Amino acid sequence: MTIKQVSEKYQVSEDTLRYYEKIGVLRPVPRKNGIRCYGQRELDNIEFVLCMRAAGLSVETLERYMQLFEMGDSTAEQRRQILIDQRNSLVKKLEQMQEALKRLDYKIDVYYTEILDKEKKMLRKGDEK
Amino acid sequence: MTIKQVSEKYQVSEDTLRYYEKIGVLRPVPRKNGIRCYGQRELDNIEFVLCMRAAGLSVETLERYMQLFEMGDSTAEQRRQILIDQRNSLVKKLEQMQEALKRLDYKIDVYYTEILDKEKKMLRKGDEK
DNA sequence: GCTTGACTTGGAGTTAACTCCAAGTTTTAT
DNA sequence: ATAAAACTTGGAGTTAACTCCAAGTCAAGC
Repeated sequence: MTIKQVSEKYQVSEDTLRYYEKIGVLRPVPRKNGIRCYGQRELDNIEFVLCMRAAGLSVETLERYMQLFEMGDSTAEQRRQILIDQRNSLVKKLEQMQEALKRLDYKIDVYYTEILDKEKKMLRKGDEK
Repeated sequence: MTIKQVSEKYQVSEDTLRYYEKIGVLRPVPRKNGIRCYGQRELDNIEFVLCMRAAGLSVETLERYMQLFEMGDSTAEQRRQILIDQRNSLVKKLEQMQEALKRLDYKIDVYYTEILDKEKKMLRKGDEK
């Protein structure tokens, strides 16, 4: 798979894919004549990275994780700890977002009744004339 | 309440509070001798803004919302629409984050069993000798 | 064999959201 | 009344995460 196809498949710019590779968030992609050929292993990894990015994990965190990964099995415990830390802050963020959602829903509802009320008043005004 | 107290109460920098006021995310705060005095109305607003920011709403969106607010009742419908749009993208983000959480949990579990396995192997090796 | 178009690289530029700074004013404690 | 502490302003600087660009390579169609 070429970079262009990957870019389209995952809705991510080619620049970003190259950027992630350059800084080590993605492992070096195999080339043919210097051109990147993405295989299943690469695609799986990209999917994971994009999922984590969408959830708000920093590029730097993913970088650190991948560095440990490159260093081999002995870093498994540290990698696991990173995942646990990220999991915890993800849960916290989820709670904050649910709180925000609640507030938004409430406000939307207040607007709804406000606007309805105003319309009613307008109607009555229409009657008076 | 002074800016410093607000800053401590909500864990937000004084600079950020001034910044939000400068760009119009917060209404102009009443002054005494040029010094900001935050009242309940201001605090409520700050809490709302911080909650929305924590949930990922952009400063620009909040700015736009406040501009409409300043323009009076006739903009209620537009403001409501902003809230609805933000609500929807919030829900989408929540789903993405839940997906990421699932993946993280899975990976953490995989690491756990991997590490356990390795420890068991190490023990056996110890036996062999 | 030459042009077209997709690809490569390193590096500069952009954007959002702060964050810091310098220079000045005001309030408070001595 | 003066030194220190806390505040003010406008504007410059920083950071993360891209995003764009120039200059060059390479295979494919005419």
